[in-house]
Amino acid sequence: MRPRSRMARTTAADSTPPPAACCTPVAAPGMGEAEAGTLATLFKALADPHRVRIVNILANSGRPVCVCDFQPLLGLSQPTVSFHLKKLLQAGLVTRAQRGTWAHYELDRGALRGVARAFEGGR
Amino acid sequence: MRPRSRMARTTAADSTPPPAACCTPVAAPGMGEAEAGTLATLFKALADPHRVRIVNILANSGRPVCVCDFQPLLGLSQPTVSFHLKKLLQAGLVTRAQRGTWAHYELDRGALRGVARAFEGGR
DNA sequence: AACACTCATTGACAAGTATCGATGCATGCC
DNA sequence: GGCATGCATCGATACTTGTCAATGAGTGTT
Repeated sequence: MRPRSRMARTTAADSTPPPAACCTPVAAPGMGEAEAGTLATLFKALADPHRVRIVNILANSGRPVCVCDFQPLLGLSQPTVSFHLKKLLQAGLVTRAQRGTWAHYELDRGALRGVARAFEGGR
Repeated sequence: MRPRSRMARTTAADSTPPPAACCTPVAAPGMGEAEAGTLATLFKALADPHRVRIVNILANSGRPVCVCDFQPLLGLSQPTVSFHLKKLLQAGLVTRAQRGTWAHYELDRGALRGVARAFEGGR
């Protein structure tokens, strides 16, 4: 259904910048709706500066990090920190472990690699 | 400013699961606010299923793709397609080229690699 | 000049998101 | 028991986002 409506039938003798075909057919159908949705969900989880910093903090401390550590580092209220951690948890990018009174979050490297892989294979 | 308030001073003899220190100091200060913001902007551009599909379509057609092609593929109205393409353009993930009547968008592989790199080096 | 077509922008609206104060629920100390 | 602390959830609020119909700006055709 590409625009061959009228402009396509150029009369052979054609000096103007060829308005013949606007489109190259777009090869493969590519990624399905479902897969695109999954990926978008992951990106959505990372689409906030505070969450990017959280992931970064978790990345270069190789170990679980206590919730109470994030609050001063991010300059956010405690409920907001919980909010962001929950987002990352739901996206499967981090894991949670209760240790006594404290909750510790750790990066799920596998999930992160999953996102990274989306850029390499192309599909 | 970590919670050493009271629970930290465990009296040496300590049988309970050590509530002494909740936190491992979180090594480096890591990424700054600015860098986190830039990354988050890129992720935000990809945080929508339709935009993920657009990027995918552009990725496995190695060539510029006409706007009119996206409309049937995505099942969106024309203004909405323009809206999403503009988002990707502003994020620097795609480039735009007018060819006669039609506008063609192409993937900026460099920018995409920039996002991918965020996952490898860690910082 | 008049028309057809492609694409971007505007306006309006529904839905989603980030933020915080207040509250609730554990858990550990006294 | 009573109390303090760490964390999650709730409620309210301000803001951002995705969507489309309508309109506008270029461009090519007749």
